[in-house]
Amino acid sequence: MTGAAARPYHHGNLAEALVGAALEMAAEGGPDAVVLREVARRVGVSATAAYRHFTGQSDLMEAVKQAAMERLEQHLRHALDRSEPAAGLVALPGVERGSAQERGIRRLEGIGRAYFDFAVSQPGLFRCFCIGMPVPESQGVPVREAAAFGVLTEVLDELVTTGVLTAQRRAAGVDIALWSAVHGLAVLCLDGPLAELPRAEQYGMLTAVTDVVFHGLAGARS
Amino acid sequence: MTGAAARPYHHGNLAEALVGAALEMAAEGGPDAVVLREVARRVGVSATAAYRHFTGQSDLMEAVKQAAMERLEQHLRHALDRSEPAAGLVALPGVERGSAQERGIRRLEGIGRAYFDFAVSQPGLFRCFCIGMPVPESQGVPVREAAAFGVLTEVLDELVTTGVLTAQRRAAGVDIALWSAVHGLAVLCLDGPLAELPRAEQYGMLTAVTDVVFHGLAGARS
DNA sequence: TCTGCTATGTTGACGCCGTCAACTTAGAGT
DNA sequence: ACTCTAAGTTGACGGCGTCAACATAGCAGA
Repeated sequence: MTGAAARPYHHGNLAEALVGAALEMAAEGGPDAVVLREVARRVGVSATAAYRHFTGQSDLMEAVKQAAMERLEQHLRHALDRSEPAAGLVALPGVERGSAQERGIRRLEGIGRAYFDFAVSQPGLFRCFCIGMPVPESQGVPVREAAAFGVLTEVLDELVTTGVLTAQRRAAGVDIALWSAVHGLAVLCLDGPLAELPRAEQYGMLTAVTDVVFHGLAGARS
Repeated sequence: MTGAAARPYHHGNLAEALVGAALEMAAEGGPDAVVLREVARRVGVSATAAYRHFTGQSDLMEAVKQAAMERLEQHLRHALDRSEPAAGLVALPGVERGSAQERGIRRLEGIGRAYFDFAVSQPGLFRCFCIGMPVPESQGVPVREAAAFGVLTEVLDELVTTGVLTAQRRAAGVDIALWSAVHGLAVLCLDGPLAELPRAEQYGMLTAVTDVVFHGLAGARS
């Protein structure tokens, strides 16, 4: 191995191609649709070829999960860049309009909305890193460092810098509260009691939820 | 059929036995562990016998989901009955100790905790009604009427009666905000970034989350 | 340049899965 | 007693994940 992983022996980055096809299938039909044999078929390769790059289908699935997570992160970062979402949002107590503080809060809200967007527009991918019995051999990668979580962390740290959030509260699980609420709503809207609600009303629920959480964020002592 | 579904022809309520075995397997290994052939094997019956009672494995799965949901409801109701959980909880603004109002809020908190309890103590069952690509033929039963949701509804209505919550806010999606937050946390703790956290710290997160939501509940206008 | 090694990919087989069609059996109703 | 049908069985099909054995291609050292 001379270090050139770009175009190996026969196919040309089979591993990447497999993950690509698998990702496509996951997007179409969720994690259960990632069928090793079919993935190989799409790439134009025999089923067992995959075993040269992955230990098995669960290993391939792990790579898909990872890739889906990266897509999510991209989506969040992109949303963050073209931030400053339109008005019509909740007015927050003690935060003056147009301030850096308000901007930070808007960014936080934007990230929540983007997370939700991803879930409803890419349900197949969303379901990939959502639930699933713990795979014994996947212990190596603690998902705690999940990339998408990093985005949330950054925005929250920003809020601490601009003084919207006390460092104390920041450390007390605000991130988790936020993520929990938005993630939970997403799940409820995909397969739960809210699945059959029209899209617009689902987004209404989203603002209701973030409304509650934001006010709780500002108001809760502890 | 004279109306006695109690002990039919050969086996004696095969359908029930199948769901029972399937539920057991789901509890052990999550929804993916519900393998029709194995279920039949455990009940001591040929695989295709199941087809006299269910249209297929997805239909059986639906029944398992339903049963798991009922377990959850039982769990919640039981927790509600022996309510009044110990103190040490968040003090709420404008609610005097020992009042009916406080009791109602404690019940609400208890229900959230019970929901979380169920998720972490029965992860296999929890995952059953959690996520999964929508099954086309399952349209008949809108999950909106999910039994477990009813329990939450009751407690919230109670809060409106005792005046803790305005009817207006009640209608604005409080239920969803609550369920979202607790459900989201549960998912995060089962497979997400919090999966490897010690149990005690996970419960700490739970109080952090309910803390935020409860204060948001009290404080949010709209 | 030739030789051979190893990474890469293929073939064929195994056992398990969900499902179907065809057959058998056992109770209920006349 | 006869029949009819619900309930359960057998055997088969194709698809799945995976394994062992085989084939090949490109690089390394002679």
